[in-house]
Amino acid sequence: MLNMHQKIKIFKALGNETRFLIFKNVFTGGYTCSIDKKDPKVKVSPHATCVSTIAEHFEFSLPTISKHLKELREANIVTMEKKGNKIYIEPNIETVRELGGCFTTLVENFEENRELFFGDVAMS
Amino acid sequence: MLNMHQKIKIFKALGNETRFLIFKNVFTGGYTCSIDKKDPKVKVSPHATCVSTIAEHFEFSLPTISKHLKELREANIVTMEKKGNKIYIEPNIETVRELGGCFTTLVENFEENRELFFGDVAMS
DNA sequence: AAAGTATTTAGTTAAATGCCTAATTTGTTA
DNA sequence: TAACAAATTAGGCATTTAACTAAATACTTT
Repeated sequence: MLNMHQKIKIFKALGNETRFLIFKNVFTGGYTCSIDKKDPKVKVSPHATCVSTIAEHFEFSLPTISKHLKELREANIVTMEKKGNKIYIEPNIETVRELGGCFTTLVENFEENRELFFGDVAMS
Repeated sequence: MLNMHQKIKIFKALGNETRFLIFKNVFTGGYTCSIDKKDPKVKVSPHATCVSTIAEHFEFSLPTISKHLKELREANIVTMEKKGNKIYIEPNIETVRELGGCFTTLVENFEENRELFFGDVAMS
């Protein structure tokens, strides 16, 4: 279960446009890893990409992107695994699923409390 | 539908411990509005509370809390309605439900793509 | 209308964030 | 082993954030 500080860390990570876009594209497979096209031996998931490939999609310097990735990893919403020279970034679906569940629970509990208080009718 | 910048605004709002706690307690009814106990004529939902009541739960000054609330309101995750002298803060369940839905969709799409790519088996 | 209550605005300050370039580390290839 | 490639660390700088106090605004009550 995600505790409060873990959640805050995730929100902080996603509350920046650059990190949000990285997160989005890592999850949806939006980054084609140009390095792997040259080197198809490396077996990675279709979502995997690496630091320099991500950086190609931004105007920012490589160290800046590297720092953003570190924050996404520390928030535990992506994983980073070193294979040889490169670091492969992949989405951490478990954390995102859990976070989604928190929102669902919050909404459900709210509805339930509202029904208990106001009776089983829509509030106006 | 929440666009990217609206989502980023929400994440930025929730990526601060004070605002996260305010949000949490506004949603779960964690703040008893001491003012309303003295003035029970005012009809508000069980979740409604007001700025000074929220501020009582923190060490921070009233203006600081006021500014945090402004940010939560601008992120559209709480509503603020003036009734006489006071401003009543309530959760905005619609926005939270929608955000939760985004996470659910993200996870579902991910699962689906994984199945399409790897076949209907768990990845190891 | 004067005093009181609730909240916001203004102006200041310290700390955090986000960016850069240069240098370093780690692993690969010629 | 020397050069190359991928990524991180270090150090510096500008902007933003989060806090404060004091002052202003907007209602309500006496």
